[in-house]
Amino acid sequence: MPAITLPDGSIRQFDGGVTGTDVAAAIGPGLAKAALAMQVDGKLVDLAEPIVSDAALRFITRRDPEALELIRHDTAHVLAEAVQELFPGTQVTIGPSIENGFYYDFARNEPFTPDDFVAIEAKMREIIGRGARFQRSVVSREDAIDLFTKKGERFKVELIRDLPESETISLYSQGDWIDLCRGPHMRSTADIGTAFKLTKVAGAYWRGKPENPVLSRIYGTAWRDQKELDAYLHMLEEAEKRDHRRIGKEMNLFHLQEEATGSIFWHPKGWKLYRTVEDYMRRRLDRADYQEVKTPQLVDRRLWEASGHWEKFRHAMFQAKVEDKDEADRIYALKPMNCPCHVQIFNQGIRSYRELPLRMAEFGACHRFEPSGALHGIMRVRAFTQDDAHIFCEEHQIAEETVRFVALLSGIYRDLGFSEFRVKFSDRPEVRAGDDATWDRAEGALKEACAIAGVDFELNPGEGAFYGPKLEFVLRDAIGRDWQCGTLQVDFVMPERLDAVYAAEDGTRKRPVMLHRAILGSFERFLGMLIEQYAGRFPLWLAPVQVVVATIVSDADPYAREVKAAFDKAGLRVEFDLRNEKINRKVVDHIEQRVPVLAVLGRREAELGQVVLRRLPGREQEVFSLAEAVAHLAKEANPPDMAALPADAVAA
RNA sequence: GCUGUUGUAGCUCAGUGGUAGAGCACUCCCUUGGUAAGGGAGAGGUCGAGAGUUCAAUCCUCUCCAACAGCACCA
Repeated sequence: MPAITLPDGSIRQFDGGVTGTDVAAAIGPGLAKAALAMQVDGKLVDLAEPIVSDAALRFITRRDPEALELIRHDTAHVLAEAVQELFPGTQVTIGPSIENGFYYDFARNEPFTPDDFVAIEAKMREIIGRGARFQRSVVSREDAIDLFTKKGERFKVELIRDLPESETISLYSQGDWIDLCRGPHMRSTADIGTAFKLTKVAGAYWRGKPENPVLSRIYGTAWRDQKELDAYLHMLEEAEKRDHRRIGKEMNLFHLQEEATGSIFWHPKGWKLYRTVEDYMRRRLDRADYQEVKTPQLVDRRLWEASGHWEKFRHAMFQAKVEDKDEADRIYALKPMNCPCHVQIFNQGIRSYRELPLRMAEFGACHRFEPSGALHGIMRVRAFTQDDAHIFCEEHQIAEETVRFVALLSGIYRDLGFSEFRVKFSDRPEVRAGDDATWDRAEGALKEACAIAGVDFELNPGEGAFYGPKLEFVLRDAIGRDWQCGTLQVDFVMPERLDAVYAAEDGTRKRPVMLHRAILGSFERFLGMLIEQYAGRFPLWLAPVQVVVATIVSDADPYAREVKAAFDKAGLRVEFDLRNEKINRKVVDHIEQRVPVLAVLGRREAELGQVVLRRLPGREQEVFSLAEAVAHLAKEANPPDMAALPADAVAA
């Protein structure tokens, strides 16, 4: 006699067991038609699932956000059926729904290519048109293994074998096609609709392990209706226009070329942007009591052996030798990170607890031989500059330093236009240095610090650094990919390995704790994010060219020089456009170049000593006297950390 | 590194087994025009690199390099 409580609070009684289908029908034909699945006591299940005891029930219709996940998962099943119909002998593996869509991994000697999509999509539409019911059945482990062994599906068999004993094994069939699946699903393939599209193919290792066979993965996107699908595809197109690689080219900020794979050639405008951010960061660090240092690029391998990096990361380190025969046996490595060098500075002389926490910062140029497939524009490169710092402190200072760090990072992200970011907490990896007790302390300290700092994090199990747990501050790029930028890592291991000590208050020698931390992560990656964040239309203080002085007639050239000189003097980044082109043309060109302000000068302005300012890409213009224009723009061009200061103090 | 795709002028791209084309950009000329592309002329390419097949390769085959998408990696 289940009593079913509906979301509006009403309760319905039923005699004996009922299914969601029954309840929906009892409520009304509209709902019976619209219900795709249901939530029973918060758990999403098939509509056909029996409800045997009192429960809170909520129906899922196409309007609910949960419908998207169901549609995507169902579409993955249909994809698999279509592929097996078209390409007999292909084995199925797994096919989950993901953000914006789904994928399915297939084992096939010949990988799929995008050319196969037309046929596969057509077959999928045919299967959806058949409207076969999704039928759930529960089977024993033996029967399931037997079934998939007979079908030649060895990956499914492996999956079943690895399921825990307690797991119920369920199968879903749609017509003649059957798959191992936890569910839930909608009523039939017809519920999927037609708003889906296959998007790309990729190789993917079986179970994510490089030693396993490579499967052929087909990605797709699926939505509730065509309008949503179109909107998504349009959003992707728009996002591509923000791509930092594209904007970098269009704005002439940087380039990459074969001879220096993974290293950036910064052009004048790109470097101006870089320097603007660097100058800003340096001011912030100075003010936050960091001491800036600079350490060597080339360091003897002995130091890397001592730190443990040689053993773990040698394959990814650039090594250098010289021809001199006395030095021939010596191997140097380009530093892949700065921490061992910073410890060397810490180790000069005798440190006292009074000096702690000691915050040692470096804009450290590092090189790592990243796998070729990992390279990505300027976001993942082989030569990069970390805004690195190491905080040497006592264990009881970890929490306070974390709080200070999070505050500094948040302020900087806000200034740079990133008010939202996610934090991941990565704990001990399988391969690591240091014993479990040390890891317990490090993880405990970092977690406690997060609680005090009010940091909400998601757990990222097993993803910590080999020497300690870390917080990752993650930003999202234009097309939705996540990138780790900031980080904070607690390290009890490196001070031990490199023998860092200080004299404690009681006169004994103690090991400091090292906090590795970066805010931008690397300038290169962060600038990539920044370019995408603003789509190249930077706020005035960041814009590499802040103002272009454009003339309407060449008679205004002398006045233009005067105007530019006045802007220059106020510290503004100004360029001329005295070309023999019409003003219309100049406006278009500088909009394309994403120049924030155009100062337009004609005969009239020259005579009256005025400047017409137009904010690009807008159409509005304002007329100022030259002095007003300079003051106005100089004020706006102030970096946010200097905005509180009077403009003349900044200019000086 | 793995799977797939791509590589032609500075940029975006078309094209062909008989040594190449467009638009924009560039140079010059005309035009001095008041806020989203004025007109004309010209110059510019070992068709990513190497090898092979062929009478002949930018095009077909192989190897390498690089880029792109995803996977794996990320101190």
